[in-house]
Amino acid sequence: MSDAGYDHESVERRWQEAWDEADAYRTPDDIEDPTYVLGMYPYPSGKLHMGHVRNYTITDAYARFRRMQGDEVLHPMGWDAFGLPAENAAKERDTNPRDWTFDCIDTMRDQMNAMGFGYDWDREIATCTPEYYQWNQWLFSRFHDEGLVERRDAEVNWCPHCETVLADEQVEGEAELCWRCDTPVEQRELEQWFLKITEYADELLEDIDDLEGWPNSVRQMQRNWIGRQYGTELDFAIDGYGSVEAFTTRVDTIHGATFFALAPDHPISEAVAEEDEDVRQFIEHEADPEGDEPNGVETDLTATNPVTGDEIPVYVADFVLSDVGTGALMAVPGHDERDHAFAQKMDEEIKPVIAPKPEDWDGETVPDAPDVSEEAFTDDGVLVNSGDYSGLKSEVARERLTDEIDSAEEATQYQLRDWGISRQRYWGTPIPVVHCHDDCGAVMVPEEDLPVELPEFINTTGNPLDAAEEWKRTTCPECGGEATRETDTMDTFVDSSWYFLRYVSPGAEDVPFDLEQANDWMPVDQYVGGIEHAVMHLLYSRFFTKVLADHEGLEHREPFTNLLAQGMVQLEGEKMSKSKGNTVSPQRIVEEYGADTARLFMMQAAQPERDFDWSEEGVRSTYAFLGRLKGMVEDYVADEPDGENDTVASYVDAEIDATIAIASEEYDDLTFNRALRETQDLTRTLRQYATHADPHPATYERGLSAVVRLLAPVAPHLAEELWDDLGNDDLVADAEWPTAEVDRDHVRKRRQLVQNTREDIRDIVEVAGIEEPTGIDVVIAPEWKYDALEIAIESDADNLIGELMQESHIREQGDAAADYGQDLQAEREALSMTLSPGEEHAALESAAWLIEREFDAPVRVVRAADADDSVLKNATPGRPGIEIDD
RNA sequence: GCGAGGGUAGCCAAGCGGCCAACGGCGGCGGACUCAAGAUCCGCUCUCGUAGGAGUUCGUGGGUUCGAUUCCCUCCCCUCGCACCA
Repeated sequence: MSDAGYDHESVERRWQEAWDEADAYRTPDDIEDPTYVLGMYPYPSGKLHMGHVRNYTITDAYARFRRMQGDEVLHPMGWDAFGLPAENAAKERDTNPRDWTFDCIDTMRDQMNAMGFGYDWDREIATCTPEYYQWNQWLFSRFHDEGLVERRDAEVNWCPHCETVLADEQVEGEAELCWRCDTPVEQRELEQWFLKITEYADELLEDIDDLEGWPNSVRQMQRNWIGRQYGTELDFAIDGYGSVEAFTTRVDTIHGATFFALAPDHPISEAVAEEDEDVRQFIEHEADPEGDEPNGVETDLTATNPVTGDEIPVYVADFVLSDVGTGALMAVPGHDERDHAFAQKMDEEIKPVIAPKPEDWDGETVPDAPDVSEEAFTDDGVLVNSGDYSGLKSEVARERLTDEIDSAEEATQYQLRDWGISRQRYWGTPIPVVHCHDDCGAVMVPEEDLPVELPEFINTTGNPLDAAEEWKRTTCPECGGEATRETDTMDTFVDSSWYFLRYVSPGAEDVPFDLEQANDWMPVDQYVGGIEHAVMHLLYSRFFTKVLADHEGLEHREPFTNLLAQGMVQLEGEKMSKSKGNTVSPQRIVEEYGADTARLFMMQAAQPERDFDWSEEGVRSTYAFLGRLKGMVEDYVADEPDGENDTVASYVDAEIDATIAIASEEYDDLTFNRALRETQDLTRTLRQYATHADPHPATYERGLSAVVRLLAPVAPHLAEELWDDLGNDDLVADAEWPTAEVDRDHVRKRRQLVQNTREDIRDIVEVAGIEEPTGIDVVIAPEWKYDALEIAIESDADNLIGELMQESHIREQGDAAADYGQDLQAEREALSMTLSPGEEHAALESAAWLIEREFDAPVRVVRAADADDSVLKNATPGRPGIEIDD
């Protein structure tokens, strides 16, 4: 057989047409609760890349598996169709974002079909259509009604290259670069629309615990992102400025607060700068919040420590951030590393007020103060130098101090900020607001006037919406006077925060999604996508789902039950990327080897969540495998064998069961690589069988039929072809998953026995230097040894031998029983039950052909009763005796 | 620095208390088939060994256990995420 493979092109075309004709992947609206399998919808950039292919092969394989298992399945696809690249592309090509986007969508849809992905295209959505984005606007206005929308001045991340605002999450790394174009991000003050995700911070955080179907890494990333911290807010008085609120998680260290620090843009800092030249100089020129070095300048002010009454110096310092806590902090250099570094630099006092808790602490005695001159002690401990509070544990002191300081109260801080959704771009959902020229302010566009549709694209450097004069001019819905449309569009993450709900009822005209249907069909059972969305998309989707549950009657508070973050496809250990120029084009692979090969290679190469290396060699061997399988089926059909249902057939039959049992479990766990390995092993076994003997037709066909179906989720086209060859009238996509009634433990033991026996024979032949064996006897251990083993496992008597000898049929064995008893005693704790003598006999009998074939000598599997004592001596349960003649 | 996940034979990579010298793949070696090559199939691939044996291994050093690659601790290294976060 050659490695020429097969005519994949005609096979794939034929079955794609057949699926089309049969509407094989439609999910009718009237079903109860389908298994919802979803891959993160792509941005239509123009071409599928390997990452897409991997992502969507995973969902497709799983969806097909579930369908064959008898589930109803919802497996839709759509397009994350708004976004900046379309605008840039339109400018470059002198077209408009809409046409460019729809061209890309058409191309990618064709490519997906060429890959054989089984989507219900009747549910396709594209977020850039008014039919979709009107619901973004509707949701925005509903959020507004519920007080979850806010317009406020905000310092925003501004990318000068993209001319747009970026969310914090879109700013990458320490250098603060734009996630799309790697331009350094600047800060700008703009009026922005925000969604108040912080209102849901607690629930978003706490519910993470219940997301058991999510990877830990993603859960942890979300926890970090939300960043909840409990602490104390309290006032320090600064003369001339009244009281200033500071937040601290370590109020227990307050006696060690030796100075106070304000953010450069704190109102007091700004006021001081008016009069103090040094402070102004610092704020305007020296402050460098990004730098590693903590910088600051001392003011003439002092702050009063509310506990000690001490007057401590006030600094303006760049390591104090206005958006963390209150933008003002009490500095405790003895117990905070950053404060320590700053105090050393400014030569401020460093005072120990917490001592490590002594190991044998009595709970009262005040320990000695630690030396904090060189390094801060940052752990909790026991208070010292803290007046009445000395001798308390940190934890207790925090509670008492928060209680007893007049201005202090418990406070919770979050790292999570409200979600700024304003973008100064064209290709997005217009924010449905008009600005009244009179006094009505910013007014929501009434529901009946939605959607606010995008005007024609204008090619300009700024925001094209700002240049659309006619579109901008409108009337105020409240007073009827002149008004101007809001020109900001929404962050595209708004679109993706609920698209999974739209698939449920994509044609709904009066609602974003059919509530009843969504309540039945949601949540998504299996969601698959890249780890890059661990925070943003997945957090926003959870937020939307919770809001919809609170205000729109959705009966689910989490959108995705199980999440799989798929690994990268790499080339020689490096991530494939256009900029590195190390991409492999899916299109080329499909042309050369076919979609099935590409899919099968990817799924068998690694577990879905792991990275793996693309290998042309691996692709070729996968292709060859499919070709060989096709040959096997064709040979079988062309010339049906008529072998006996003998022991060899029984071996093959047992292997078929074993493979089905294992592969089914692995498919269920999405560990396709293991399922496919088993399937390929079985294929090899079948081929060996056909080479070795004239196969028993029913057994052989059962094997082929199982292999074809086990492969169908991953290599669907060829599976259809072979299923058809085997004489089936239905589509394999609709076929029943093969079943087997064996448990994996039994399979494991059986395979182990055969494997060990074969290895032992090889060992003996090798070590004894037997050139040409003339006969091999495999002898099952006598029944009494199995009994003895069972007794040994169950017994907890000290003297096992004694216990065994109570059984007369064991005692009768004399020395042999004593010897075996010794062996059992020695391995007492490690014993486990083997197959029964009868099962061992059957297993070895059916595997005897493998040994005969290998050594070219007759093999007898002998029961103990028919064997010589000399061989029996070495035979134990799980380990037959072996006698080789030469 | 904090958090998460890792470190397994030449390489990739399973296993996560006992048939574990450790699945599988790649690479290498030998054999069958072939005129030959390729493909395919069968073995071998830590060391020693003339009947299935023995010895040394799973980042480092300890510990728990009858028994540890598997559990606990120390340290070292890698990858990812977060980070002047008060």
